[in-house]
Amino acid sequence: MSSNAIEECTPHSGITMKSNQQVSTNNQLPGSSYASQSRAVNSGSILESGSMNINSIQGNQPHQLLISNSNQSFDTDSLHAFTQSLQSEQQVSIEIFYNQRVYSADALQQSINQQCETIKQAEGSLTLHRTVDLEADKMQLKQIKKGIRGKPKNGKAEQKEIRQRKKYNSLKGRDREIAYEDIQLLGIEITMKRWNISIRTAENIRKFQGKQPKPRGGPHHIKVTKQVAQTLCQSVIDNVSISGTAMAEKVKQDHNIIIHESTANEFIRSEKMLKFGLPKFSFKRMRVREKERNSDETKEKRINYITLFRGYELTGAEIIYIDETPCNVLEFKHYGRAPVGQPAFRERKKASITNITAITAISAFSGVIHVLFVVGGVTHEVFLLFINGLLQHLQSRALLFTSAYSCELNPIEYVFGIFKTNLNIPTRCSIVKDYIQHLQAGFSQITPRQVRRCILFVTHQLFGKALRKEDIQIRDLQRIFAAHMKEERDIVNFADESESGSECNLELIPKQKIKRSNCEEQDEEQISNQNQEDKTTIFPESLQKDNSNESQINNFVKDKRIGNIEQQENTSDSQRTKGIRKQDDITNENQSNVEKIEKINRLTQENKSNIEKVKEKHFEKENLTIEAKIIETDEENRQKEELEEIQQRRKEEWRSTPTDPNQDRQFLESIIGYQIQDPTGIPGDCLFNSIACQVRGVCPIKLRNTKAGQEYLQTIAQQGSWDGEWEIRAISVILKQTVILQCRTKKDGIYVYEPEKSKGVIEIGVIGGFHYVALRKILTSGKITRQNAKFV
DNA sequence: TCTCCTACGTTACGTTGTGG
DNA sequence: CCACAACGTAACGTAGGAGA
Repeated sequence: MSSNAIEECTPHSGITMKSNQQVSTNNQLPGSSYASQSRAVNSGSILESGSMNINSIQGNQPHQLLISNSNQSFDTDSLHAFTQSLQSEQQVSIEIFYNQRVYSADALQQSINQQCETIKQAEGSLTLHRTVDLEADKMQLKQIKKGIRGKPKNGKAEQKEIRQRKKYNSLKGRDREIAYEDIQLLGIEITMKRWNISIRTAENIRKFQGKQPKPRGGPHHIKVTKQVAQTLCQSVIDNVSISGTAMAEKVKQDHNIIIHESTANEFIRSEKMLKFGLPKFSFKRMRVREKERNSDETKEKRINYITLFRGYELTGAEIIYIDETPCNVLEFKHYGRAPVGQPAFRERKKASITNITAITAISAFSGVIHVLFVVGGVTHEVFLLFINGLLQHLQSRALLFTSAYSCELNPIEYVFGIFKTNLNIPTRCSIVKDYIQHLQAGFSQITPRQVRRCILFVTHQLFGKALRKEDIQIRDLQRIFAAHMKEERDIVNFADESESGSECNLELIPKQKIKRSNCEEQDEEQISNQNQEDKTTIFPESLQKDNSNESQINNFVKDKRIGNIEQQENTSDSQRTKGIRKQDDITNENQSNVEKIEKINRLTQENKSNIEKVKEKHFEKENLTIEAKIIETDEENRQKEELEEIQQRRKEEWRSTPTDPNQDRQFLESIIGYQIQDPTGIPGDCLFNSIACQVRGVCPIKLRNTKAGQEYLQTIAQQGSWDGEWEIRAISVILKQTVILQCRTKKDGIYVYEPEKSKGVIEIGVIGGFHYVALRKILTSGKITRQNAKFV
């Protein structure tokens, strides 16, 4: 985009997005256009591809919009036409709901239909036959045996009868030297008799002049020769994720040498590789890096993007950053703590959904200004709904896509980092409404100041790197940013990018994961150095050169970190580069800016209330094509009530039993090294859930939710019809697990059900006579052992 | 549930000394 | 020269852990 174009455009608002492709919209039909649009090479989302179709939301009169790359011409006329048409279009049948679940009923149905079409029933059945040829198998076995080293177990030595031998001595050390002297002085025969050695030994002593013979053993026939090692090395270079089996196959293919997979694995990480002049290889976490990511072309594009961005900045435009982030509600916390040797479980309710996507817009003025939650992925329609809704609140706008392979230049990625750090979704959540509530809370915790810091981090640190054409490595950026935020006590922990498999994803993980990674002290130093380096690149030249003005530099940095955008607007570019500003001026500016920010916040609040009014107004419309509501059907409520009834009834029955559940519970809790896991809390299918809890760590059985299960529970609820004895026996046999049942009323407290060829132990307890609970081992040394357990 | 890697114990081979 | 024993080590086999 040329400078003239900027002057012509002079937008009050700019929007940055990701893109690496030129996009144009035309009069295609809504359905057909989606299929034909190809995605960008590095894109994982619609936002990254930058492709969109305006038709889908604009009804019968499609709008024309041309959005170009940052390094190509920018069609401002068509953009203006598009935005004006949006404003003039009064009959747009869409609605954007702030922080609410939004989906298009039509689009959803269309998607389901498409998916149904792809599912085709398998035709016929496939039967595999194998002819058993014992002779062929034997021959094959012989051939295999030929290739395997090692002498047969029944060797000749064992087969032949043991002959009586004359017993001679074997001389070692000093004795051998003395025997050599004896041979020289007295001769072989006398020496043989004197030392009781054989003629062979005596000759050897003379041959080696009394020195120690060579140690037995030596180099063997080596399968993994230098050529084989080179093949292994090359195969690893060709495919970094190659398995041991594949390496062994490659060796067999190239050299007709059979080696075991473990040999291949062992060899490539051994010192022997170094002997052949090859590097040692180890198995490590793999990271994905795109070839083009740091290519010269990409770096040029970054510079073009920054130039364009600076041009917008100089116009005083409010830059709004947009991006989407997936919120997999089940996978926010990957790591937890548990006793050594035991898995860490975080038990939770069954979730009705797993994936929610949040499209977000941020700006330096207001922080997070707009969030749209979508259940599932972001389609073209949803994105257009979002951007159209956003554009309606703006006076004028221009779209600017970030350059290719440079998603980290969009500060919103770092805001997402803060968002996911804030996030703490309780395990009791199971419905969309609850999740959205917590996700919303995560965004609402992000302060405008934090957003400004993210933006300044990008514009002041990363832009410097990009302008110097340095490689941009996500891992480094994560550390720098985390250190940057830590200075102001904003803790942000970024996930290892390999978790997500893409370098473009700035996801989060708990702290312990960071410790496991290579965050050593040396790295910290590098980070701080790099940090310092980055800071200096963005300062005015005069500040960099004059060391005496260190305090002013600090003030400048501090000022920048406050995120005073207004100041940037008021300070012209010439003023920045010309010289140093006085301390008083800066202080005054700060005060005035604080007032301004307060004013802006007030205005934002007012604006929000206006939006709320608009929302309420639109809610009243009946003919909305896009609806925002959480579906909770009457059927679900009815099931819930029934379950609660059953639960209540069970509890009453439980209480009325002659055995004291409290005493039983105390007894089970007194077993050292174990913890009670009560999967259901009520009698019924508790036995099966307890077993499942022990075997799998979770309770997948939902007996009560099935019709057959209901009948079964009703049957066993009758007095005397339920014992559990045979069920436990059956479970023990089927699972091949020894079931140990702890029971207070039993004299020795233990029942043991052991099947043949038991593979493990399941420990459960009984409360109140008929309620089973799982006993989870919490220490490595348990009270129960096979030795002290009696068998029933 | 399956695959892969790693550590560690076992197996079998090559070399050398020794007896016959 | 052959056969065997001792020894060191390459290669094999397997359990267990981690992760998808």
